[in-house]
Amino acid sequence: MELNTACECFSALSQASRLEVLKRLVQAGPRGEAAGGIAEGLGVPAPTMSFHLKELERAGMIASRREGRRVIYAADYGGIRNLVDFLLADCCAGDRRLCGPYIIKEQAS
Amino acid sequence: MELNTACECFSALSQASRLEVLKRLVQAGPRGEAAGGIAEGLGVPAPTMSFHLKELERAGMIASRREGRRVIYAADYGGIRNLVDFLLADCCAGDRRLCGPYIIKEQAS
DNA sequence: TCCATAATTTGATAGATATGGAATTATAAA
DNA sequence: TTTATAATTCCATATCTATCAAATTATGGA
Repeated sequence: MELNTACECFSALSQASRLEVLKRLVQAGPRGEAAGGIAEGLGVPAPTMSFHLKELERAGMIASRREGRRVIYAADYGGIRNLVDFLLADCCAGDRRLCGPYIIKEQAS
Repeated sequence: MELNTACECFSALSQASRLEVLKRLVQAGPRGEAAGGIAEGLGVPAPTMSFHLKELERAGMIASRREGRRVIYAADYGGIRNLVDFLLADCCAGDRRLCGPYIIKEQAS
């Protein structure tokens, strides 16, 4: 992952509502949750939540699909893992002080 | 780690120069590097770099110490690991789709 | 078609962030 | 001292970000 791409991901995670959304959607699993449910669940007005969801989607942390008149958002596991990989590969880089508690089984691209 | 604290860390990493600084300082190891060397190495004016270094330090990603007339910055391994742990513990949460390639040997606080 | 529901886009505004020249502070050497 | 070096703080400015009411778009049901 490019450094500038990683920056955009970190930027997407640098806001409390968005980080809560990501947490919520990972817990929700691949089935995901509708935009309205997320907004109501976190107590955020729909337009504001729409803005945040778009930010997370743009960063590749979540993905959307339409189901009838709802738009369902779900965690993008590949995108999230790319970011984790960047953090561990770029900041770890074989450094035991950082890699210590983790064993990387196979290096993702 | 508190969600809002994690937000501040992600915010610190959401700017290219700062992410480059972190990468550079992890590679530099505990000995670290002086503010001037970092600024010159990345081609950023001293006042701008000083601003970014303060941001990273405030987030607990790096630490500073004075040596003579220089101020040496070094990666804060504990702080970085706390953030990695947050990401894996909060977004992974035992989810194989995210934890797949990593085995967490021991859970840090 | 007409109405209700779900979500997004628009647009205005407030606040936060990034930038770098000029001035200031801190330390060491002449 | 005085001078030079290293870094930070101050300050003005430009840009980006977050917020949400109002308007708009999209879909399904009556």
